[in-house]
Amino acid sequence: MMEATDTKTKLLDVAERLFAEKGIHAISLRNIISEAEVNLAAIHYHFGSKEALLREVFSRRIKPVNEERLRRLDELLAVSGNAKTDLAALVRAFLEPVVRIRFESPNRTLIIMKLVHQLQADSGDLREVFYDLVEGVISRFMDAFGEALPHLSTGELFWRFKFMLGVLHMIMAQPPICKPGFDFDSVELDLENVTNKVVPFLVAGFEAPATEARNMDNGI
Amino acid sequence: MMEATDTKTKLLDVAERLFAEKGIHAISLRNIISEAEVNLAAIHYHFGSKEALLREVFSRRIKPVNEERLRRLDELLAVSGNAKTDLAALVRAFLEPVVRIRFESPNRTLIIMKLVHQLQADSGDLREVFYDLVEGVISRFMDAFGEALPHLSTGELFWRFKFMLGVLHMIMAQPPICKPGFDFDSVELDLENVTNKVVPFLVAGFEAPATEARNMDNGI
DNA sequence: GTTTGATTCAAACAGTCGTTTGATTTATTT
DNA sequence: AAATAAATCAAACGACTGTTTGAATCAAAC
Repeated sequence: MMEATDTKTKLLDVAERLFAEKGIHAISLRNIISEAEVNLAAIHYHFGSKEALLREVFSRRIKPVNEERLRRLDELLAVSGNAKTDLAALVRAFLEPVVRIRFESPNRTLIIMKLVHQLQADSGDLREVFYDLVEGVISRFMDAFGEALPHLSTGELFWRFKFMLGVLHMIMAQPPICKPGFDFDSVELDLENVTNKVVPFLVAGFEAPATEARNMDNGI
Repeated sequence: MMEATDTKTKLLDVAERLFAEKGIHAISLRNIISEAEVNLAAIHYHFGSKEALLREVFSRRIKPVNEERLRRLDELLAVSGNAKTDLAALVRAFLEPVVRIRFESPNRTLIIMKLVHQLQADSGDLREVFYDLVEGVISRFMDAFGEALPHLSTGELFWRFKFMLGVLHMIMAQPPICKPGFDFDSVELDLENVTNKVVPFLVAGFEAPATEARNMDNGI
């Protein structure tokens, strides 16, 4: 039966590269098949539609990352037992699996960030692809952070967690945040270095005293 | 001579709304002219091209914000004189003019964030629009932060400033960061409230001791 | 060796895109 | 009122989009 998965993965690879290079909307099926040197109909034969190809391109890269995050969270919780989980370790478990690929695989980074950005740039159905992939991770880590930071109200915790997502976003974002040549992004680049910079920053932020203690209403 | 600027601003308004609602790439010129109830050629007559329309849509909203940020920075520097500028005030001067529109004008927020996202989702020429608008602001604030935080190396400062950009990004990002219904974004919504949450978080992060002490400057 | 199913192929489908044209209407100036 | 410039209009341009079709090619099973 099936044997020529060659064409299928060749399409995934080429599509991934082109999406990362030029942006998703800038790439047509004909761009892909011409670089992959296959027939136009092959995409619909193997995937069914352009959107289905998109889904596979993205989930192929994002799934394993989040699996690793959950695995590390489980490890942490198992070690800490009933004691309070170490906040810095929690932050690292959430960030490192993602940040690592920033320095190990620029291609994978690009394709993931393209999805994140496109996800909010459009109002398309790409959202579901992403939601399905990160929903479980977010909610499980939120719980863990809540227990590690009992001095924070739920609302405060939500915001600070959100802030962390933004910080992570900036680490993953590609160099040209600012004008090319403006050496804002040409700074140190390795996992350990960046981790050592971001973890203290975030831990300090998380542990900062809560501003409000205004009423008994829990604030959510 | 010119009098019927009516059509021109009507095009800007409709384009802005549609871009914000559906995403830039999802909107065609024909979508715009049909809602604006003008002729198709009007866009090329008044703007020259679709891209030129885009530029005007965005710069109309972003320019005044950054002008206010610079104005507030000047005020701060004038007040502090030779003394060290207050870090929290610096953070607020950078954030508040942006965060305010998040709560005052959802439309303006959406269109700005669409640009930010599209900017990185594509590899298009939209980048220049944004670069030109934020370049001066970033570099002037970077200098001010550097003087307010002399214990940080340049690299450390770069990163922490970047982290702040990410945090701001998350404040501005529209609700559905997570799956709709997952009440992650339905938290408190007013300028003062959010400012009171984000400023302590960031100040704590900025003031956290630097990890590295590898060169002659021995950190703290 | 023929049959069967999976894969590839060239060609066309109907639609939409941004842009241009040239005539027509509207407003301002002389 | 005539002349001039600004603005709007319907209609078409060529190029490109994702998708479909039906025949050609290939591999393995009988």
